[in-house]
Amino acid sequence: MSDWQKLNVAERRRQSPRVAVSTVAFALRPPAHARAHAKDEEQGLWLPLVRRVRAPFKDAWALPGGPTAWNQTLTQTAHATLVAATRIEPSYLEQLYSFGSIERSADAERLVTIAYWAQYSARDAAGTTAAAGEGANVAWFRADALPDLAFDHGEIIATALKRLRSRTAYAAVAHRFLDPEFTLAQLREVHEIILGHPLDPANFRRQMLASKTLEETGHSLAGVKHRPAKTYRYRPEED
Amino acid sequence: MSDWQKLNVAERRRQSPRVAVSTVAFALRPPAHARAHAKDEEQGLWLPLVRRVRAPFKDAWALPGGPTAWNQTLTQTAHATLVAATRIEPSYLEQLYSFGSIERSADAERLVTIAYWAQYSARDAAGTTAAAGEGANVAWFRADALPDLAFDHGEIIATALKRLRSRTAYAAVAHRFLDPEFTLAQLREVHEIILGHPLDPANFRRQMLASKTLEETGHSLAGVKHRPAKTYRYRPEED
DNA sequence: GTAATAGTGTCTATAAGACAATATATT
DNA sequence: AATATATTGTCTTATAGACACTATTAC
Repeated sequence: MSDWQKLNVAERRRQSPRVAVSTVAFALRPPAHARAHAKDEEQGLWLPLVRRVRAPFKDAWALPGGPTAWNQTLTQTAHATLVAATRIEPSYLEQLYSFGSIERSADAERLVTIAYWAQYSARDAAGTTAAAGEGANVAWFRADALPDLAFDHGEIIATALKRLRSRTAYAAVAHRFLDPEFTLAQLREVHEIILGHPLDPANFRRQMLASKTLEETGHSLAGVKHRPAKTYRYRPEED
Repeated sequence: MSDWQKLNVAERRRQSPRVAVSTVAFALRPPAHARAHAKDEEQGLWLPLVRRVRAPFKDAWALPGGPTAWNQTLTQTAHATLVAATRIEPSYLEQLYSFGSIERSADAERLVTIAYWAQYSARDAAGTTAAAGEGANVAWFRADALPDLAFDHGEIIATALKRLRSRTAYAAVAHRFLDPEFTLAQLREVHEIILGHPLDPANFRRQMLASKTLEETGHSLAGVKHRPAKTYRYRPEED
């Protein structure tokens, strides 16, 4: 029995809720060492989940995360718990929303979750091996085929997907899923995966180049049985 | 000495931070009963602050808010603490961002603030009188002339202003500062106050009407020494 | 050459912004 | 009539989308 459960109702009402940080971390595919089936090679929106080993929600899947630490900012905690779970460094991390729904059960402890969302680039996930800390308890799932989720983590993932899609519409987001050098076809494919519908290659190219955030590398991607594509890198706007 | 201060460092590290909710509540002018000087009649972005009566930051001004309550959602807590401070019902309330900076002092208790932003309509603030709970400890300030602020509330207000401005650019926000019926000139003036620069009346009118969110009331606003303006009301989009 | 994708050109529809012109109330 | 703001008209420019067309590689 935890300290919490020893308290009576009046005492609980004065108690501060527990504060946890959780992260929805998107990648275009699972990291190399986590690809078990042919399916796992398919591009899509994938994210890592951790299997819970204790109540509540024992055996359900939850977002990587953990309690706030005394000496870390919320962002640092999100980063540290994500890396601890997956052993991969994300290319982007941003606060999403805070969730504080009241648990239905009177026995449940009040929990406030500060959710973050993150992106992994192809390179981030490439060179990794299954390392200490990542055992059978971490697995990667497609965002459109999720298992039973703990707490309100389904709602959190839905919010993260919405944010990812709306950001893609007006900010440079997609390049963070790719290597530093990429073709416009690759970038377009990322947009198509995120938005869920095909885009016109000609118009997409013009819009991206008009944003002035892409810079030619001078290289092209040979080895294909058609005209090779020039590669670009992302350059943040200056003016 | 509080319970918190009795704990040693190792115990504190395991302790969950305190969770508070704070709200940045914008209005076009202070409520009627709080207008002391001629200046207070000027339109602008005004917001209520509460003077702190105890340490830390004793005598500094802070956002209305309070600790999370056991049996309330975060949004309910934001609403209740805001109404308790100002005695006025806001026309809008939405979560803004969560702030969890580490306090510099080792003695300070860790605090996580979940910030909300709110809007008061002209009508909300009109009929009120100074009521119980609102004494000399609540005062209204222009967003561009704030006093010394407690905690990181300056940063929170800056974030809220940014959000208000960016929302105004792509969503229907301004009408919530007005009465249910308003002219396009009034709506334009609100946009000008929020954005900080003048707008072309002709183009503004066309853009608002093109959004299909405004509906003619059939009335007009007589009593001015020129052509009277038709009034409109806000109608959320349906399709 | 054929296949396949990269990349360019062009046309249309829509929206934003500048600014001239007209309408309608009060005084 | 004079004045002041409401409202409409028109022109220019920028951008999105549809889609035809040309370019360059492997085979």
